[in-house]
Amino acid sequence: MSNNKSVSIAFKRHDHERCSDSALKTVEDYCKRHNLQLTPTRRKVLELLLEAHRAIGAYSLLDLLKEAGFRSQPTVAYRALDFLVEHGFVHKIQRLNAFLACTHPGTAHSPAFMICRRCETVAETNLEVPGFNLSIDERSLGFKIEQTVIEAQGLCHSCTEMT
Amino acid sequence: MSNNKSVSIAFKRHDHERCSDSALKTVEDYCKRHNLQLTPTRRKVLELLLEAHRAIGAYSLLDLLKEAGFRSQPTVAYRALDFLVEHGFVHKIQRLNAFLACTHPGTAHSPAFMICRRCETVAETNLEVPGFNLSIDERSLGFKIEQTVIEAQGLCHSCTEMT
DNA sequence: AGCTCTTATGCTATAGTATTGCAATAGGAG
DNA sequence: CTCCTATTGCAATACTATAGCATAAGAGCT
Repeated sequence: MSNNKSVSIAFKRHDHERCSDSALKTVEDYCKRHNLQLTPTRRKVLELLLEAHRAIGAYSLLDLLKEAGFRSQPTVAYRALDFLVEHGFVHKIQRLNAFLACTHPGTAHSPAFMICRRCETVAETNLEVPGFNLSIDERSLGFKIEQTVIEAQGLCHSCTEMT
Repeated sequence: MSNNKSVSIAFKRHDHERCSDSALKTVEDYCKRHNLQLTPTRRKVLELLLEAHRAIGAYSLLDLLKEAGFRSQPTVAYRALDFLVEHGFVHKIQRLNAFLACTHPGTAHSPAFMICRRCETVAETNLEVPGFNLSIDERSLGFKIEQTVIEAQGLCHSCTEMT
């Protein structure tokens, strides 16, 4: 309340503009170091997701791109998102068919998400043990885990209070 | 190989017809006890999923329903699936936008899935602790978990061997 | 049985999400 | 400066899911 740049997001209050800038810089550096092309469209999509600071569907994103003067065919958004997701700068939230900028890009991690069913806010968290409890089954059945999708749906603190 | 009713499925060999029959019976009993209507369409959808013993998309299911003489509008399949999913007889695999008959219906459980990216076989497994590791974050942030989606993607044993 | 409330179905249309294929272009390596 | 690869433009289409409203069937009650 005391600071208009500070918004209640992902269940925690923080300086949004700052975290957004920092994430963008991190991604830029990462791309330079790994010879990845952070092209204008890709960069813009990432910026839009960072600014929104919530999960956005591909077609909403497309509208935002259009407003910003970019082409607005679905492929434009999906191709940018493919790139960003592939390199871990953005995560796809399966439950919402939507995309969320990673809160700590460039770091290897296996994220888990908490999704409020009322306000649709999504918080990214991390499991200490990548591959979690499945390791037992994995071994016994010879299944090699490459990627995990972990999404918890429920009610965030604010929405719980609103009864 | 020694038994034509035994197929390699869900990474394990087992008598498929038998497990399918048993699951169907369990669901029938459960519905009777809980006054749920296992109508012809719902029953058929469940049977189809049990027989297939793999995750099937709604529209493929619709084709199968059509072949069996049922109506083939999307709503037919989706409504049956809604019912089956709501009562835990079928699970939705988000990653594949597909549906899988539960291997132990009628039992309260929070399932996790292993999905082979090559053959698309899906195995259901269970976590000992419902709500898994998120409990820490849940408490600290006041997030109340109601449901979790846990899907691991990777390579099953057979597909690993095929290089 | 007859009534009525609730649940399920039939039907049509439409909304929402994502991919394919091919031609054109730009950026990087040698 | 040329070749090669990655990216973009563009059009079409495939795939997934829901809305809305009318009709019919089932469950419980009298």
